[in-house]
Formats: sequence, structure tokens, C-alpha cells
Amino acid sequence: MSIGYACLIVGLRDVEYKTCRMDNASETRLIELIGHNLLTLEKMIDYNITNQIQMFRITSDLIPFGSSPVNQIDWPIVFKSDFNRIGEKIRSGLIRVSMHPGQYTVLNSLDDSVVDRAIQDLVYHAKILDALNTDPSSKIILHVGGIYGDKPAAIDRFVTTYVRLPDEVKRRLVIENDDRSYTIEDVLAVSKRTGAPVVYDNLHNLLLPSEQEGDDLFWIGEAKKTWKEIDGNQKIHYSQQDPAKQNGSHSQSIQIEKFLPFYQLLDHVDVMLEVKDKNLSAIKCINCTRSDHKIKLLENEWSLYKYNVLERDPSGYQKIRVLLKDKDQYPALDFYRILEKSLAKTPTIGTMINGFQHVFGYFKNQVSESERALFFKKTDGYQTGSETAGSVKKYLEKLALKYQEEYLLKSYYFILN
DNA sequence: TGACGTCAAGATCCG
DNA sequence: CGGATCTTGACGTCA
Repeated sequence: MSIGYACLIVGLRDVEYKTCRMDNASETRLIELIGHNLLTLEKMIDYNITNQIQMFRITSDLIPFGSSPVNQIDWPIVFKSDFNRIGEKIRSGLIRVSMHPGQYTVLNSLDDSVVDRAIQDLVYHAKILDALNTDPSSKIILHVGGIYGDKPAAIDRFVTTYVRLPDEVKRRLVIENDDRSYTIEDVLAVSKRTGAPVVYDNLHNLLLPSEQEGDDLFWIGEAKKTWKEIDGNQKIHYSQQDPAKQNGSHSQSIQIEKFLPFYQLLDHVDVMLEVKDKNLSAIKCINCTRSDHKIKLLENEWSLYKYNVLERDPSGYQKIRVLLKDKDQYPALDFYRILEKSLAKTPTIGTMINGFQHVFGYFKNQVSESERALFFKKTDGYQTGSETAGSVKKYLEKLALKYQEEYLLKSYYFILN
């Protein structure tokens, strides 16, 4: 019953993937980028270990142009020691990693060259998971593809192509229902013919339900039957709709109150969250479902979020302070409930300035006179409308970097919004 | 031909 | 000059 997140970390400095344009993809540039990206992946794995996050999707952008002829580098060999080292960390951290090619990897296209490139892309994904020495429970999740005006024929083509996939791909390939073409019912039928396990996605099912009626739990039960022992725990995707946006846009954060009743129905299922705030929601959901109840976990979370709360909801700030006073309790749900409510509020000029002043307090005894003057000038400018909140915060961040205020630099104050 | 989705590169604007 | 903001690229399908 692990909970994980996809590809990127929010709120950590200097943990970013790089890429380049095709025109600039020289061998030297690519080697540079791959080396950088592997270090980034390693930092993410380290973060997951520290935070006891045991499920993680590795980005398809790890190797720029990884499945394109533009990239001729034999990267599993060139970077063998890096892959081995990272793979070792993944194993010792008991992290289940996976990958998920995007919507443009289409196995059942009418265009053979598209199909060939899709196969190459799957081989690329398998090569990464193999280079990391992960076992067959590390999956590659794929959608079935397009319809082309004839769904049965399109499904037939998927099955035909599936059969001729190389074994290193087949042993990892998992298929998922999507939100415009293939329902969970369709995907289960494809699984019957291919043997590929099925990932159920709750939001996709909401947007594109099957003809046969069934709730989440029913379809999760059906999907479970497609997972064999060697495939590891059943996996599902879980996300919530962003209420402000259109179609199947993922929400900024997971609403914990909606998630918990869903999660509590599950039995031995690994849950991949698809959400904009990535690791932040993963940690929230983990903290609300774990059995080792240590207040320290919540105190650490509070240290990261507190100025984001303060700048928009001083009364929420006070509520959480009170909530965390009793060190024998573990009020995770209440904590995140207040946190979510506070972060959803729109700051006022007054609450923002209150935040600036609290943060400035960290260096008010070390700054020079001119720095102090500039801070007050910027704050005044913000109050009168000639300066944006962002520029004041940028300046505070500059000070935090100069005076190495770790507490602030680790927090989300400069990073969220 | 543009929208779709996603991210960061690359270009351009601004003080 | 550096920082902020806008546009482009890479992918395939579908209207």
C-alpha cells in the first residue's frame, strides 16, 4: 500500500531536469545533459528515501531524445556506474519506480512509422528501468492509443503490435484507461487478449465511463485480476479534477478529505497520485495514512509551510500552532485540513506584509543599513501598488541566500505561488 | 490548421 | 546587464 508521485519534485532547490532543442543536440551537449539529469534523479531518490516515499514515476525526459536517432549515445554503458548507484539506492529504499510515456506514444497508429517510433520509445523506457536493475514490478504504463474511426480494428492493431514487442518491454508493459477513447472496460478486454496488467485511473473513468456500470472499487477489483505475482502489487492512478479548469485537468493539491475515504476502501493497492503539487500531496497522503504516528512528521511539515500560511491566513496560522502543541497527539488530518483551507485563501496586502516582516526578522540583525532601507522601500512600494508581492519576496529570497538562512531556504515560502 | 498537455529552452522585452 | 515575461519546440490525433 504505497503512495507515490510523478516525475518532478516541488519545493526543492536545484533539482531540475534539463533538455535542449533538437538543433542543439550535439553529442557533447547530450552527454552533459544526461549526466546532469542522472544527478537530478539521484537527488529525487534521496529525497524519497528521506521522506519514506516508496513509489515514484521516473520522467520520460531523463535522457533527452532518448528514443530518437538524434541521440546516438550508448548511455546505459557510458553512465553505467551512475545507473548502478542510483539503482542500488532505489532497492535499498524499497522504492517502486515506474515510467509513463506520454500521449504521443501510440502503438496502434495507422502509420507504420509512428508505430515503429512508439516501439523504439517503449524500448527506451525499458532500457532505463533495466539499467537501474529494477525487477519486473517496475512498470511502463501506456494508453491504448487512437480510434481511427473503428475501435475494434484499432484494438486488433494494438494486440497485433503488442505480440511482437520485445520481451524486455512486454514484461513491464501495463495498460491504462484514458479520458477520451478507451474505457476501463475496453482496456480490461485488451488485457484479456494480451495478458498486460491494467492500471485503473479514477479521473479518466469519471470522464469516460464504461457502458457497464461500476464504481471505483468495482473496477479496481476487476483490474486486480490482471496482476500476476511477478507484476508486484496492483497499481492504480488517483487524481482529482481541478474545479477551475476544463476537462481532466489535475488539481493543484489532493484534497485529503476526499482521498481518505477512497483510500480506506483499498486493499494492497499502490497508488500513484497525479497532482500538480507532486511530492507535497504524496507526503500529505502518506502522513494521513501511516501507522507510525510521530508529531515530528507534522512539525517538519509545518516548518516548510508556515509562512505560506501566515501570508494568507494569520488565524489559520494560530490554529495550527495550537494544534501542534500537544506532543503526544498526531492530529494529521486536522493539520492538513487547516493547511488546505489556509492555502486556498487569497492574501490581503496586510497579511502579505505581515509575512514579509516575519521573514525579514530572520536577518534584521545581520543586514546592512542599505539592505534594511531597501526592504522597507520595497514593502512600502508594495503597499502603495508600485511593487508586486513577488518582487518583495524575490528580494527576501536574495537576502536568505546571502545570509544562508537554511530554515527559510528549505521552506516553501519562496517557491509556492 | 490549431487544440490538446507538459515542461523547459530560447527569445524578447523592460528598467 | 540581469530579471521578468512571452513564445517555441517535441510528440500524434482529431475536429
